[in-house]
Amino acid sequence: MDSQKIESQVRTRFAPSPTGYMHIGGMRTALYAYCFAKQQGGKFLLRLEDTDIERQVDGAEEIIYSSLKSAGLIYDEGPDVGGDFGPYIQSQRKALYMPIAEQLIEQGDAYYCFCTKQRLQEMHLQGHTKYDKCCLQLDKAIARQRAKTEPFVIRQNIPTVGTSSFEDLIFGTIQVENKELEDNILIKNDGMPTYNFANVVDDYTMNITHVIRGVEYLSSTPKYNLLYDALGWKRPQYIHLQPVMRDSQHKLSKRKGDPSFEDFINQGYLKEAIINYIALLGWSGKEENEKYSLQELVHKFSLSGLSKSPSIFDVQKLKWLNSLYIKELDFDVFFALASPHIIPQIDSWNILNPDIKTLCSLLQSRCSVLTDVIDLTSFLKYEDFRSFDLNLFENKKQKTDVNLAKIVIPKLQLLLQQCFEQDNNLHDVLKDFAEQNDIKLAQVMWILRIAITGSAITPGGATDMVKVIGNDSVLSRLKIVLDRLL
RNA sequence: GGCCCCAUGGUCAAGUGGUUAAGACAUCGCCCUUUCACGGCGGUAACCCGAGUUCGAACCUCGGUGGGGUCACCA
Repeated sequence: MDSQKIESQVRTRFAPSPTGYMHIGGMRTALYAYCFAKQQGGKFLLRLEDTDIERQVDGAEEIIYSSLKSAGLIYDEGPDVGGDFGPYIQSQRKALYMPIAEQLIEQGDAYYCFCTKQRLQEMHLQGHTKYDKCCLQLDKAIARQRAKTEPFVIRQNIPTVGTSSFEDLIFGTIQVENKELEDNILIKNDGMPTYNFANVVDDYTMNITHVIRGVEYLSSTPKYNLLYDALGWKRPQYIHLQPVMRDSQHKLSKRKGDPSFEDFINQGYLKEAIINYIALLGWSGKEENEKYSLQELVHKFSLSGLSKSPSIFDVQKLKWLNSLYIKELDFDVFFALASPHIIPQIDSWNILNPDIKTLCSLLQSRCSVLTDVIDLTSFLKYEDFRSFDLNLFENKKQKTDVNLAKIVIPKLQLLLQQCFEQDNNLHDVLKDFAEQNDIKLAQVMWILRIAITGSAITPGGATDMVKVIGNDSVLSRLKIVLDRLL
């Protein structure tokens, strides 16, 4: 690979701090960064921002790795997969930052600060919103000496005059007065860089060409650019994303109870549907279609389709998409996914040989979330069946009632027994039966279905229910109902 | 509060000076039907407000209002 190519290759990164779960908003940021890089034939990488030692969470990295991978957002470089620009965990890059900070000090673009947290707090209490550059007055050589024995911090020296501006690929020109900017801390007193410093150094040293991240960084980007400029580094392109909201004034927040990516998976959402849905939250394609596979998203993604305003997460629409994805699943796959939710409940049905496969095939078009199968099968509970309201036999539209049930059910008992023994087609048998007795097929179906399920709403019709419940249990259920009727 | 950003139906959103202001979810109605669902057809519903600019503004300008972000030794 020649250097020209390396220079022009798009490189994006997803840089979460390991909090112990995969936030939906973070997943969307990763998705856009992935799509953009892949579309451009570039690289997508993962970097962990763990410079806050106090906020470490055990095993938090694993959740990020597995969530990204299961969603198909395969990173070319990252902590667990390696790459030429590692390490990809910020805390392991610690040694990298100090020399650069020292260079900035040398140039006058940064300085040692010995102010205590107490003094800073007092300043705030007095109404100062920014650090007063007090330690900038210190003689550089003396400050360097003090730093050997005293706790210190290194701050960015931001000009007090002039304006800074940059182009955001979605918001356009962003301009701020330098006097609005604070002398941020670059290196903390534990020797760790702050995010403000580390992200600049890392994005540069990892050759990131396009920085895709949340809008919360939009207003500090001018400060980062000052750093790039001071170091003589080429600034990356910026793409800031508005947040995913729970409602018009609150971001989606795991801490406030909103589900994370893995929560949605556990609730029975398909990863393809989640990815598809979150892609639509803040981005829209040029066509009317809204169903996109990850591959299609990579192909169709465009920066111009990105929204400038926040979007509210709508679980209804996610459900709709999810039901679409469930419907097109191969039956075997659906069965494997759905049956674990059904099996634990079979005991409560008191059915000899329930036909779970048939049940699942009926359920596939009826659930929008995998866990829906739990509610959708609860009608099979034996306790409910034994005591169901006999008035269910009454159906005004079909003109059926308890009296008709009393007449029909004994006949059905004999008919079905014979049908089962001779292995005849049940639907045909019932049809003949209806004709011979001069009643409507729909009436027979209604009575039979109620008689064996005790439920007005079932996933499938009478013949389907017979198949699910099985011949023996159908007959015994008919007997139970008949005993109650007479 | 200062600074930055944003503003089309309930929600996601097309739209970039002249449109009957798309489409999707949700909602409502009808059809299909062996209940429910699926599917099909149709309906209700929007340019935050006020000034400009212009023959003409959802679109351009300014001012309000509303919302978001930021102002940490968190990222």
